[in-house]
Amino acid sequence: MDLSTQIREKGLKATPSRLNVIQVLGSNHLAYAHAELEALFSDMDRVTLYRVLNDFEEAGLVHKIIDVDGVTRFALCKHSCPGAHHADEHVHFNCRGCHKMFCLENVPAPNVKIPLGFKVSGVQTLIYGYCKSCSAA
Amino acid sequence: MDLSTQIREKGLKATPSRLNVIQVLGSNHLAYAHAELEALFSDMDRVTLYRVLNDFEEAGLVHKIIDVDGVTRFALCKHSCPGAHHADEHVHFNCRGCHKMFCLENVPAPNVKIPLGFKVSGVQTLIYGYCKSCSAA
DNA sequence: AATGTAAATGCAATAAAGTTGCGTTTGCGC
DNA sequence: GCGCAAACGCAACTTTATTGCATTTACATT
Repeated sequence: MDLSTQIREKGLKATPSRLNVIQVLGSNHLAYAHAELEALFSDMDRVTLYRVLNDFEEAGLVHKIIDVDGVTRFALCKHSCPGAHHADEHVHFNCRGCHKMFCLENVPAPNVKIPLGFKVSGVQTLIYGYCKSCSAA
Repeated sequence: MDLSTQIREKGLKATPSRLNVIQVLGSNHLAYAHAELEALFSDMDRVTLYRVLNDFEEAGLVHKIIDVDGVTRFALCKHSCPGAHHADEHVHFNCRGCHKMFCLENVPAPNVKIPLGFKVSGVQTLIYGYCKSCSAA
């Protein structure tokens, strides 16, 4: 299925801005910050970019993660999520060298024993360290 | 050991601002946001508060965590950490009702199997859901 | 293919969060 | 009590994100 159709299936219009963004997000398993995408699409208004990302998140096309520096990042959901209720329970790896954020789709979130009284909705596991390129350098 | 001494042992001066902040952080196992502390100490300058928190973090008195909403929070280190290199590898619980962030000192960070090529420095495990009070309501 | 309309965009203004510089004040070692 | 480095308060500024509104555009319908 092509990107336009994927967007339309979520009830959103397949605009150029949206196609550009989703194409970049789909090109790898990285989570992108607003600033990075803004630099990539210098002709797109920053507000539009904020709205594209928020709309995608609410539609369940992308998931939002905060990296170790507190920067908000967005990555394509591998399996389309039911609306805003994401099933993105995979582990993320944040490189302290290049600051890239990798979605480790194949690494499931580990089980954690929680004290009584807490009702758990989900777990975010964020690993930080150095990626292959950065630990080589 | 009293709070003033604890602060002085880290090479910092025991000022009223610092004593106020550390007293609140020590009163429970919650991680506080800048805005919350600012509201608590309305006479303290916001910049001073930023600096108190940063100095404490660099001194290893408190650790910094980003909550699920991307808000930066600070909590007292139970065991004094060696400088800025924190050993706060415990699990945090973020309530989606009251937005409180609990340090679960007794819940160790789980082991995660990481693909080859990544060099791991640490793991942040952030659980979200509802705390006792909020799930009752 | 033309058209109507709700959705999306661009721009300006504003808000929230964090940082920097600098002159004044203060903790604390002497 | 004195001196001085450290800490503080204030102002200005930067970055990140949000809101309102007028204009434009995707696309369902004819």
